[in-house]
Amino acid sequence: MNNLKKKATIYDIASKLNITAATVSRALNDSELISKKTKKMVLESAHELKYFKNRHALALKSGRTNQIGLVVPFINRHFFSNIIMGVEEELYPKGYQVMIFQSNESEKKEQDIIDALLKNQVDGVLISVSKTTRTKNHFNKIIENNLPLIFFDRKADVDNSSSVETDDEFGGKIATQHLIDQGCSHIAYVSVDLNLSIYKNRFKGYKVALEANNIDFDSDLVFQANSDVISGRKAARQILSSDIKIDAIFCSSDYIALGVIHELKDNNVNIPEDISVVGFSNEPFTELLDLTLTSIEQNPYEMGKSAARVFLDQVNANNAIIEHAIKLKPKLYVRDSSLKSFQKT
Amino acid sequence: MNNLKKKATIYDIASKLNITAATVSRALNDSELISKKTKKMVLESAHELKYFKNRHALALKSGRTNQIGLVVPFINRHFFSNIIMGVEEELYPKGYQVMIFQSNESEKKEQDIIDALLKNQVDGVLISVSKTTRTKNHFNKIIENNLPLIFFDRKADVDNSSSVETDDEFGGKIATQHLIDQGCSHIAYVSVDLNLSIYKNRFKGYKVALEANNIDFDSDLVFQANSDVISGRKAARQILSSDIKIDAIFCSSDYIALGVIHELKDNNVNIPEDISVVGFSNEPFTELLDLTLTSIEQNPYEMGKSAARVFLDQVNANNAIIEHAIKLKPKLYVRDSSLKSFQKT
DNA sequence: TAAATTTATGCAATGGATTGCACAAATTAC
DNA sequence: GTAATTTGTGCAATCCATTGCATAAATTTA
Repeated sequence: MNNLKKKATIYDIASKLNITAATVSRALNDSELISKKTKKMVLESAHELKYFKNRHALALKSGRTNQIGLVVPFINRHFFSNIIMGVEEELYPKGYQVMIFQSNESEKKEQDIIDALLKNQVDGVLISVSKTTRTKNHFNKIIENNLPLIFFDRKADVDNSSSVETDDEFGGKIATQHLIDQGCSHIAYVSVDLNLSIYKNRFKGYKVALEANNIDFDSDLVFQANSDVISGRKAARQILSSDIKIDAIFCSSDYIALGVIHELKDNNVNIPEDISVVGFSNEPFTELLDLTLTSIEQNPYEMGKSAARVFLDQVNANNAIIEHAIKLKPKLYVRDSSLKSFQKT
Repeated sequence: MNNLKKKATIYDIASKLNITAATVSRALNDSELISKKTKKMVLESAHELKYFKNRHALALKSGRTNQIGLVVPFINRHFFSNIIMGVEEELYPKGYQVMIFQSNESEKKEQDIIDALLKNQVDGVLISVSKTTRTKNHFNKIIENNLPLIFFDRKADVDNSSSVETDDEFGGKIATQHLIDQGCSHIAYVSVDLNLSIYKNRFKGYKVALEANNIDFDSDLVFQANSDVISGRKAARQILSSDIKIDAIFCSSDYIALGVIHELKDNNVNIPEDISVVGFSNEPFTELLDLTLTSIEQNPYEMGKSAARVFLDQVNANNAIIEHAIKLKPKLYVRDSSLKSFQKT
C-alpha cells in the first residue's frame, strides 16, 4: 500500500558503482582527490537515481542548516511582506530556506522566537525589532552563538550586528523640499511619536529642508498623532481651528495623511490649491484614492534584498564580524495631493 | 574565540546520571517501560542542561520533519498574507515550521517548489494553485509520497486531496440580495474570466439571487473585465454608453469596483443614489475611500486556520486519506457605495 | 627494476535520537 | 525458597553524509 519511493542515498550510488559512500561523497563535493572518471560516473548515477543530499543529515553532521530566521512584527503588512519577498528572492537561489516569524510587536514573543531559532540552529537572523522591545539580551544571545544578526527597518543597539534602514532624514528632506518647490512656505508637520528614531529622523529632514531654503522653523507648526486615519483627522481639525496660516501639511504616515485629507475636504479646503498634503510610506491605497496622495516610497523589496546580501556577506566571510550599516534612499512619488499645477481632466 | 555553548544532548544527560542515552530517550518520550524515578531525574536534568531535541537528528531518524510547505502565488497580497497568518497561528503551537513559497503564478515555479519540498521531506503541502497551472502531475507526486495535500482558495482536481474554499456562490448571492434589498432591480454584473471557477460561482450566486426575487436574468447586463482599476473604468464606460437602464453594478473584484466608481463619478452619476456599487474581496482600501465600498469579506485568516486544521486532521489520522472539501461562508460588509439611505454628514 | 611519490579509494567514527532485542533486577506466585 | 513473571535498562544498529587516517594502486624518480 505504501508505495513511497525511497529517496536515493550516496550508498545507493556507491553500491551501484561498486565503490564506497565516502568516494561518492567526495565526488559529489568536487574534492580534488578524486579521479575524473569516478567523478563523472558518480555524477551520472546521481542524476539517474534522482539523488539529492539529505538536508537533515547535512545539518546534523555540520551543525549548519542553511536556514535563516526572518522576524517581522506582522507579515500581512504591505511593507513587511515586500521585505520578505526581497529576502526570499535573494536567498532562495543560494540554497537557503527562509523561516518567517511574526513578533506581533511583542517583546516576549520576540524572545521566544529567537530561542526557537537558536534551538533550530539557524545560520543567521534577520529581524525588524518589535515596537515594545526594551531589552536586548535575546539579541546578544544570537551574537554569542556567533551567528550573523541583521536588523532591517527598525534596529536595536547591539554590538557586532548589522543594519539596513531607510534614510528617513533624506525622506523627510525631499518631501519638504518638494512642497517648497511647489510654492509652499508654511508647512505643518504631523509626526508620530518623536521618541521613535524613524520619526525623529523624518522630522530632522523636514527641518533641514526648511533651513536650506531659509524658512524659519516654527514649532507651532508641529503636531503629534498616531499612525491612523482618525488621528489624522484630529490633527487636521487642530490645525484648522488654530489661527496659524498653513499652505501644506507633511504627514509622517500615509494613514495620517488620509485622515487629514478627509477632514480638509469636509471643511471645503481645496487640495492641493489651498493646502498641499504629503504622506510617508507609499501605501498601496495612496494611488487608489480619488485624490491620489503624494508619498515617500521606502522600497521594502530592496530593503529585503539588501539585508539578505549583508547576511550572505557575513557568511562568505566565515561569520567574521563585519558591521554593515546601510541606509537606503527613499523616493518621492508626486501625485494629486501636492501638485499645484494639477488640473482635473 | 569561538565560545559557542555546545547544545546539550541526551548523551550529556545520560552521563550526568550514569545511565544510557536509550534510557534518557525513553524517559523523554514518556515510554511506559521506564521507572517513575528515572523519568523524574531525566526530566530535571534536561531542564537544568537546557536540553532540546535536535530537529535534524529526529528528521534523519524518523523521516518526518515537522515542516510543512505553504505555497501561494504571492505573499505580499493582503489575501494571501492573511492566509499565511492563519496557517502559522494554527500550526506553530503544534510544533510545525511553516515553509512559505511563492509560485508567482508560474506553473514551472510551482513544480520546482514542489520538487524542493519533497526533497526536503516536508510532512505535508498546503497550496493555492497558480493561475497558469494546467497540469497536475506535480500534485500527484505529493499524493504518491503519501503526504497530506490541502488546496486553499484555488484548487486542482486531484484524488485524495482536500480543499478549503470560499463559498463564492453564496458570496455572489448575498451581494446581489443586498442590492435587491436596497431597491435595485436592474443589476449589472461585471465579471472576471468566467472560465475560472471562483468567478463562475460568483456569477451563479448572482443569478440565483435574481431568480429567488423573481427578477429575470438579462445577459445584456453581464460585462467582462480584468481585475484592475482600468478595466473597471472601461466596463463602466461601456455600461453608461449602452442604452440599458441600470441601478446597480455588482463587480466581481474590488479593483473593478473602484474603477467603476471613478468612472461613474467622472460622469456625474451619484453613488449610491443613481447607481449602487458592490465589490468583492474586501480589500483594505475599500474602507479608506472617500466613498467607502461595500464588499464581500472572504476571511483569509480563517481560511488559513481551516486549511491548517485539515492538515492536522490528516496527520492525526496517520496520513490516512480523508478528503475534506470545506466551503467557508463569506460575509457582506455594507458601506457607502450601496447604502441608499446613506446620508453624508 | 626497485624505491620514492603521488593519486585514488576504503575504513570507520561522527553528529543526535530512536527502538528491537537481550538480559538483569525486582516482584509475584506456588 | 525456588520458579515464573514483570519491569527497567543496556547494547547496538539505524537514519545519511562527511572526513581524518590508513592503504592500495599508479606514477615518477633514481
